[in-house]
Amino acid sequence: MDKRDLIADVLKKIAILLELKGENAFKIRAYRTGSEIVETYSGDIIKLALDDDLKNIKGIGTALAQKIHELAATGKLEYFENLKSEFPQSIFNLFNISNLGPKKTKILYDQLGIDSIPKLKQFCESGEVGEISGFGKKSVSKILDSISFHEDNANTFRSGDVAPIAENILEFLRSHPDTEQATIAGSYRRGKEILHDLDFIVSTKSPESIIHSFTNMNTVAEIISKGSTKSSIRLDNGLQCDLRAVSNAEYPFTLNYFTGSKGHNIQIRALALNKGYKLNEYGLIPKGDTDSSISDSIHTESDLYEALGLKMIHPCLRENSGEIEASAENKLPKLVTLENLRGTFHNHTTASDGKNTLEEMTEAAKDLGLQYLGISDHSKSSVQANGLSTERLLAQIKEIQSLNNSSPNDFRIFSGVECDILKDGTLDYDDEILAKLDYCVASIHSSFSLTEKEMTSRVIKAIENPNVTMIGHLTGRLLLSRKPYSINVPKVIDACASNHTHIEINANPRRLDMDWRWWRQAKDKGVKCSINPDAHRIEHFQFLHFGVKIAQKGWLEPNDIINCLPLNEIESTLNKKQNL
DNA sequence: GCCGTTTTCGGCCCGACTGTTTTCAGTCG
Repeated sequence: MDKRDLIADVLKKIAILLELKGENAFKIRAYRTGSEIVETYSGDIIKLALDDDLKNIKGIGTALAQKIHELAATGKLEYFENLKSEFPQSIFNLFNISNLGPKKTKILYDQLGIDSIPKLKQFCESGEVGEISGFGKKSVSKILDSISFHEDNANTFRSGDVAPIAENILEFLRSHPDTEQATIAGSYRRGKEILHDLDFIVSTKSPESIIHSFTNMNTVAEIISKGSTKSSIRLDNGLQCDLRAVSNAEYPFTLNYFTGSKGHNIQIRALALNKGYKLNEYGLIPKGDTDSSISDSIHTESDLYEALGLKMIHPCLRENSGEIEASAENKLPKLVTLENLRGTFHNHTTASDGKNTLEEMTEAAKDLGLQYLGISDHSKSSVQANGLSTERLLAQIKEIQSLNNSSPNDFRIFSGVECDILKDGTLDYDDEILAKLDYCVASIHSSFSLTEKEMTSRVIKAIENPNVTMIGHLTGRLLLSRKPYSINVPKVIDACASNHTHIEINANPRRLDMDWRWWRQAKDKGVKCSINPDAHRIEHFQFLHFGVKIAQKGWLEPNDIINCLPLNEIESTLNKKQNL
C-alpha cells in the first residue's frame, strides 16, 4: 500500500470508528470526504501534506490537514491509534455485512460483545440477536443471508481492483533480465469479472532466478510454495499469485494450458487425442512416440490451434461454451475491440454527482479520440446524487446545444439523462421533457426488494416508453457486495427486442452489468448493446476497457454495439424508436 | 469535521423502504 492509499485508508477507518462511537454525522462525513480527496486528488498530495500546504484544498480544513501531514511525515497517526485501541481490529469486517450499519453494529458490540463475523453468525444462530430490541426474525435472517453471501465470496477479488496489481507484477517480471516472454494467464486473461488468483507465465533460461525475484517482491506476505519452475505466493492483500517458469519452446503450451478454462482444456485435449497427439502444458506430442514432437513448429497459441485444425480462439471465449465448434467451422465472432468504440453514453458531470464539469468531460472524451459523448446526469428522484430538477435538465440541454454550436463538426455532445425508473415503472420526468433529449438511459436506484414479477414488469414498462433509449445497469448488482435484484432477464431481453430498446454494459468494474452470460441471447434476439463507463470523473473513461472485455466474453461484434457507430450514423439510431 | 461569513456559529441532501413497533429508527443510495 503506498502512502496515498495508506492515508485514504486511515481516514476511512476513522470514519467507521467514529460511526461506531455515535459521533456527529457531519464530522464522520468530513473524514469520508477527506479520504476520497486524498485518494483522487490530481496532484502530489503527499508533497503538499509534507509542505503543510493542504489548506487550499476544499474539504480539507485545519484538523484534517494536520492529520494528513502527520500521516505523510511519519506513516502513523496518534489520534487513529488511540481510536483503534478502543475496538478489536476484526470489527472492521462487520462493515462488509449488508443490512448492518453502524448503529446496529454498536448495539451488538455493546450488548453481546460481537466484534467479528464468526461471532455475529454464532449469536444470530443461537437466537440471542433476535432477542435484542430492534432486531426481529427478519433482521436476523437478513444478516445471516449477508454473512453467507460474504463467506461465499471469501478470497475472491474483482478483476478491476486486481488489474493495477496484476499489471505491476507483470511489468516487474518483464523487466527481469532473465525473462524472455511473460504474460498473465488464467481467468484474468479470459476477462472474468471475479478472480480467485493470478497466474503468471514466464519463459526463461533461468527459472530459479525468476522465481527468486518473484518470491522476494515487497508485496509478498507469504510464500505458499517454491520449487524450481513453479511457485505460489500470497500478497499482503490476500491474493494468491502462481508463477510458472518454462522454456521458450514450452511457452505457448503453458500459456494455453493455464489460460483454461478447465472445460476448454478438456475439449481441446480430446481433440488432440483424436488427431493422434497428447497435449500437455509442455508440448504437442505424437502418441506412443515420446522422443519426437511437433512442438518445434509451434511458436504461438495460434500455431497450436492451427495444428489442431482450429482457428485461433480469443482468450475471452475459452469458457467451453461452443467456441471450439465455432472455431472448427470458422464461425467465430470478430470481437469488438476498444479501438472500435466511437463514443460513449451514460456519463455524469458536476451537475449531479460527477466530479468533472461538462467541459472537462468533453475535452477528456475528445482526447481519447471519441467522436461523441453522451451526458446523462441523475434524475430528480435521486436526491442523494443531486439529481436534476426539470428546470436544471432543460438548462443543461441549452448548455450542451451552445457547446455543440461552438465546437467543430467532427465532435458532438448528446443530451441525455439517467432517468430513475420509479417503483411503478413510470419515469422520473414527463414524456414531453424526455422527448426534448437526444436519448435516455433508464435505471433503477430504489425499491430493490420487489418480487421478480413486479421488478420485471416495472422495467418492461420503462422499456415500452418511446423515450427510453437503453436500460442502465440492468440487475443493480455490485460485484462481491450486493446481489442482483430479482428480475427475469430473458423477459427483459424479449421486451427490449420488440421495443427497439438497447441494454448497456455498465463498464464500472464493480458492476459489469448486464452480465456477459446473457449477451449471446440478447444478440440472437437482435438487442443492441451500449458499452458505457458510467463515468463520474474523467479517469472513469478507462472503464471502457473492462466493458469491452465483457462484450468480448458475450461474443459481441462491432455491429452489435451502438457506440461503435460513427457520428454520422449514431443519431438516427438514437431516434429510431420515436420514429417507429 | 468543513464552510462561509451577518467573525462566531449554524448549516451541512434527504426521501424511500424495511422491520419493528404502535410512531420510528436504521439502512441505503
